[in-house]
Amino acid sequence: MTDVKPMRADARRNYERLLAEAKRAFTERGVDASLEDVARSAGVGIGTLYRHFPTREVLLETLLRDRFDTQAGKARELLAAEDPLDGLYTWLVGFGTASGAYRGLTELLADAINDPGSALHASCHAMQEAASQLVDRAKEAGALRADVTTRELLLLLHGASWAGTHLPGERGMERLLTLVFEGLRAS
Amino acid sequence: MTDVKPMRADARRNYERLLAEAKRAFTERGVDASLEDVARSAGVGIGTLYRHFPTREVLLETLLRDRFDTQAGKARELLAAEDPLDGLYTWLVGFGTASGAYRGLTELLADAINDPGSALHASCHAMQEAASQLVDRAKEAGALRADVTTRELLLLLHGASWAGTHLPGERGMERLLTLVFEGLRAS
DNA sequence: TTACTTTACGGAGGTAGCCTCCGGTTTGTC
DNA sequence: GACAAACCGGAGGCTACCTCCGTAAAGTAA
Repeated sequence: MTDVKPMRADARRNYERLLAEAKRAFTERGVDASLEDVARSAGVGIGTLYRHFPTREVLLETLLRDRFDTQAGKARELLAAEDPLDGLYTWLVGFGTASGAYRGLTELLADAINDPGSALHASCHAMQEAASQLVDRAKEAGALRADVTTRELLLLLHGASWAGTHLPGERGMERLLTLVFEGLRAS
Repeated sequence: MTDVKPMRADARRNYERLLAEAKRAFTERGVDASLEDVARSAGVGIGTLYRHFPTREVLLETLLRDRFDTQAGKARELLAAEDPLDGLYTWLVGFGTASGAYRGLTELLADAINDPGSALHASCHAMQEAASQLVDRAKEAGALRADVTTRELLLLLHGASWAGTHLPGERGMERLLTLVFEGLRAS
């Protein structure tokens, strides 16, 4: 199916250097980090960066794909957790952490869900699917309010994650998510 | 105390034109709208804009002050509401709406709370004070979880407001806030 | 090795936005 | 009408985005 031609040696080298530097830059400066800086510190021309990664989204998506795949796998595991609500909660914390990896990322992800053209859209959609099953299971067990949709829940998660990054201390997101979550129990 | 000299006629005219155009631009394009565009459409040089409003924050703060003052007044009124929880809720919805006036504003406000150097800091602080009294009243009435701080509540509000703006439809913020809020009742 | 093709590189260059600085103009006043 | 104070405007230096294409390096076959 997808028989990808192996990259030329120099191309592969540059590709990997760019990814490494991009990761550093996004971590330190947030998702708006200068791409020219990334290229510079990778010892590569700006044109090379844009050839490998036509848009900032593509670059981000490449960096995040592994993380997202892991997260999707976790959802499958947690479907077997004894307590459906705990399982869902655990997963949400994991996803919240992932979506807060770089400053400003939460925003991009929230937008990507609504924009099929975004390079991040597929990943987001996959996450939503994964969450959906956990949500349904929690509802069926009567542990979660029945009138909350997965979309709303994920938005609340994003909101908490976003708010957490605007809190000086760390672990803010988890506290906020707990507050929200305890309130969503079925009563 | 503050004896402000009256502005020269041309200065006052430009000042007001700039405010009007800035409001339009922020509404249409969000808080990152180009200031050069604002100056252009106000028929004024970019230097004039920067003289009147040294930073984007100052410009925003000027535009928002009225709204914020109104909101603070509402808090005082709502301290007399019959149901403390309803009063708090009503106020939060109002504040959430105000902080969603321009795309991207929620983010600026959330940061301004932690940055005393920001031109928006004073307004934010005033809001926090106003909220604090409503929160205390609701707690004393035993209607609100006692372990939630005003800061956390405002962050959750900001989170809901933020998430609401990333929802295609309107009125998203209110729905999200309701979900959060119902969960914070004292049980 | 060499000669040749394919793939990839890199940075100049055009666009746009930020912000500062200062020569020149307008306003208010006496 | 003349003068000082207040104010205007945009050129200019900076950074970042993204595209385009002449040049260089890697792979391949003889």
